[in-house]
Order: sequence, then structure tokens, then C-alpha cells
Amino acid sequence: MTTLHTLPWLRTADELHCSVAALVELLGGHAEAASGLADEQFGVQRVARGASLLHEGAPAHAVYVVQSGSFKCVKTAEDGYEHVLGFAWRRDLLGYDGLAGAHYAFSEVALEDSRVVVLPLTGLDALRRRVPELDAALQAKLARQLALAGDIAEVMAAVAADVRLARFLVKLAARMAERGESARRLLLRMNRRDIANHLGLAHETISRSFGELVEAGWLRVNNRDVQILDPEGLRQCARCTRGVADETPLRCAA
Amino acid sequence: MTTLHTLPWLRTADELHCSVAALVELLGGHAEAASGLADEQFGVQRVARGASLLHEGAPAHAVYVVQSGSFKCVKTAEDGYEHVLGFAWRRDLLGYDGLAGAHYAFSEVALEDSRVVVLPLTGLDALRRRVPELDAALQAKLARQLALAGDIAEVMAAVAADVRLARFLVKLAARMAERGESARRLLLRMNRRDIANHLGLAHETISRSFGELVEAGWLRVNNRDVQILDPEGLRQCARCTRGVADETPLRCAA
DNA sequence: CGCGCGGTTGACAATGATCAAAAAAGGTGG
DNA sequence: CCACCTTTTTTGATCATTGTCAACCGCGCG
Repeated sequence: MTTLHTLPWLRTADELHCSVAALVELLGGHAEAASGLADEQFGVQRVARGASLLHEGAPAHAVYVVQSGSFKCVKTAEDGYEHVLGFAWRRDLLGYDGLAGAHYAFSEVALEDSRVVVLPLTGLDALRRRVPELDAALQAKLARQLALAGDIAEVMAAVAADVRLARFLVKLAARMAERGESARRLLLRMNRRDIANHLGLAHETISRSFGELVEAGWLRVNNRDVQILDPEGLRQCARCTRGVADETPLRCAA
Repeated sequence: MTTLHTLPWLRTADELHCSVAALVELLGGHAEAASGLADEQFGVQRVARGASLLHEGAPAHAVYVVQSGSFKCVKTAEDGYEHVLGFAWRRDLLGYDGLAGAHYAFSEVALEDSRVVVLPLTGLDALRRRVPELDAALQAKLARQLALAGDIAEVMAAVAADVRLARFLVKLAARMAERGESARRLLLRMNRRDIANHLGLAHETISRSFGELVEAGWLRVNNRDVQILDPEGLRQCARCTRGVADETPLRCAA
């Protein structure tokens, strides 16, 4: 895998802790106001590639915020088939379903070596009351996750395989842009099988659909390096509720 | 669209309000402790069948708790196709995605004449701080919704149409039981097309899949009246990640 | 009474899953 | 640096499932 790009977060070995202010900022809230309020430090946990940060069904005792790296959110069926519910990157919240207090509903598996800030549930309520900025930030994140859940349903609602993939890529690009990264060049951290399980398709179909999107001229694909050549075209393809990317009037060859 | 039914949220002025204690109880929290704390009354709004309580894209100014009736949560594509993200009944939270502060991400359309408790966002934070029981109840509900979002992904992950339908029914029955209603007899409030749009299938396929589940002996279906004859069998069918309900060894006729 | 909506059924074409196999990329140890 | 192995990705061929089109029925409503 391309773990080549992983350099940036080996920041001075290990500051394996994170202040409340830094956390609020990581969550996208207003950190300034919160800076003086609490001087607790949260722990930071490393998760090796392929390791699972939390296990479906296990009792919940913390929520996590991704500091670096990426995760896939997985729900494993009894027959071993694992459905990939979504992916998470820096600033995303993990284990939020554990806020219900009982058990985690999903597993979170690291796609690369990653780090997360640990927010133990014990005392979290009290801290939220003491630091309204943290409360607001968590609240907003939670609502955001809800909206994302709607997105995945939207993606899977597409009938045609290539439209599903197009939607997936569009959403992905949007999230990347939101995160300040390039929306034109996606360096996928997950393999085809993960994407397939996410979209409810066979991984062979993913491969073929990539091919179709490339042929249509929307993309250039090199393994996990995806360049979006024509964002508007891709979006248009993603819009198709029913028909495939058939009405492509232009194909150099044809 | 059928805005025919929109006549009245003819507010016949009955109990169109709801105390904080009653709200907490409705949400499933511990109401006793909260009973004395705040005597605010929340408004109750009637929504006629077919009318939409809130509109995708509209600025969010409240969240709602279903008091009676039922809703479908809808995301409308630009081409008019509407994807049904889920359904909501009594005790369920609506407009939760508006907690992000900006705009609603989905629409909520009443499947029958319904009533909701209105929680204006203005002052909600303050109230939550004053009434921890309310805060906890809302928090729990939110986490619950997140877990539900995972469920819908799980349902749609099933490949075979009848398995999807079986999963849908199993989840539905579970939610009904959770709500104290019968898990054996489901009186569907939504039509086949809504189910189809929810599961990402054609409505004809839903019809056929119902037929298959009936033939297999799991169900008895009479229009929207669904009796689950063999819950365990249905669950087993729902488990199939791949194969259809083929291994049914018994079919009277055959 | 007739109209429209919701539901069911049939026939046909097409999309995607499955099986199979090979090519490419990444990783490991000499 | 190279050989070797595993994992990932791609491609091909076949077949089943499901979407689509179309017709029909039952029912409630105007």
C-alpha cells in the first residue's frame, strides 16, 4: 500500500496527548474561547494499519476523534460478510453510536497507521457542561454524521453500478475539499473490495465501473490514485437516478 | 405530488402543548426527576397525511418528536426521484440533522395524520443545560438514530431483493416491539413504492418479493397487513448475505 | 358510475454476480 | 538488487436476478 504519504504526522515522535482547546479545534469548533477553561489532556492512541480501534458489540467506554490516518466503519454479518458503512478521516468522530451508552454498533478498522484522540465517556458529560465550545463542537459533529448517514443511503440508492461509484467519488471529493485537501486528486486508502462492500457491489464490478468512468473521460485512474478530470461531468453522471452514463455524447474513439 | 390531503392541520385546539416532563418521558428518559424542574410547555403541531413537516434545504429552526402517526424521511434528487431514507414513529426524533445548525438535509412527510412536539432550537441548549434528563434523553435518541442509520445500510447491503425485504421487515418488527407494539403483526403505513424507494428496488420487485416470502411460509400478507408467521425463519432468510431464500426445503406444492 | 391509485402478474432485456484466470503491485528475505 | 510470494486489480465468459414495459384487478373516492 502507499504508506509513502504518511510522513506528515510523525510530528516530533509522540505528543501522545491533546489539550481540550486542541481537541475543539480539531473538531472544527471555536478554540480560542475554550483555551483557558480546562487544562485536561486527552490521551492519544495509535492504531496500526489493519487493527481495529473498536469492536462491534463491545461495551462502549469512549468516543474517538481521528487525528491522523483513516478508518473504515464495518458491520460484520454472522456469516462473516462485512459491510463497510463508511470511511473516516482526520476530524471525524468514531464510536459515536456508543453515546447511546451500551455497546458499539460498528467496528472501526484502520486503513493505515493512524492516531485518535480518546474521549472517555466517564466524565464526558461533566466536561461538556464545563466547556460549552466542546459541547457545541461534538453536537455539530454528531449532526454531521447523521447527514453523512443520509449520504450513504443516497449513494446506495443509485441503481446503476457506475452511477454508484460516481456518487461515491463525488461525495468523497467533497469531503476531501471540506478537509482542505484536493478535490481533484484522490489517493484512496481503501482497496476495491472495501469500496465494493461499501456500495453493495462485487469488487469486479467496481473495477469495471472505474473503467467505464475512465472511458467516459471523467477520470484517470492508476490503481488507487484517482484524478478527477471533469468534476462537472462526473457530477452529472452521479445525478442519473436511473440510466447509466450512456448519454455520453462524446467518446474520442466513437 | 399529492398535496391533496393538506387541508387541515386543523388545530382543533385540543391539548396542543406538552410539558417538559411529558417530553422526556416520550423520549424514553426518566421523567420523574425532571418533572418539577421546568414548567415550559412545548407546542404540538399537527401534520396532515401527505404533508411534509419539514423541507430538505430549508433553514433549520426546530427539532421534533413524533407524538402520534408516522413519517417517511425523504431525500429528493434533482431529477425528482425521491429516496426514502427511513421511517419514523412515535418517540422518534425528526429534523435532528438540523442540529448542525444550518439546513435540514432531509424532508419528513407524514404517512398519516400525525402530531409532533416542537422543540425550537432557540433556547434549546439552555434548556438542555437546565434539565439534564432532557439532555440525556436527546443524546440517547441521537445515538440511537446513528445506529439506525447503520441498520439501513445493512438492509441495503443485502444483494437479493427478498433478503432485503426480509431484513426490512425484521428491523421493522424489532422497532415495533421496542415501541411496545406487536412484532408479529405489522400494519404498514407506507405503500409499496415507498418501501421500494427505501430498499433501492422497483416496486414490482417488492410485490414479487412479498410473494416469495409468503410462499416460503414466513409471512401472510394482505395488502398492508403483514403477519409474521415464522419470525425465526424470516430472520434466517434475512441473514443470507448472498443466496436467495432458495434452501427452503419445504414448499407444500413442490 | 367511472376514474384513479395502489397492488399484482407476465414477458423480455439487461445489468451485475459469479467463476476462473492472469496480470500487476507490494512486501519479504536472501 | 533480485527472486519469490501474497495481495490486489483487471479482464473474460456465462447465467441469474431484477428493472422495465404493459396489462389487469381491486378498491375508495368524487
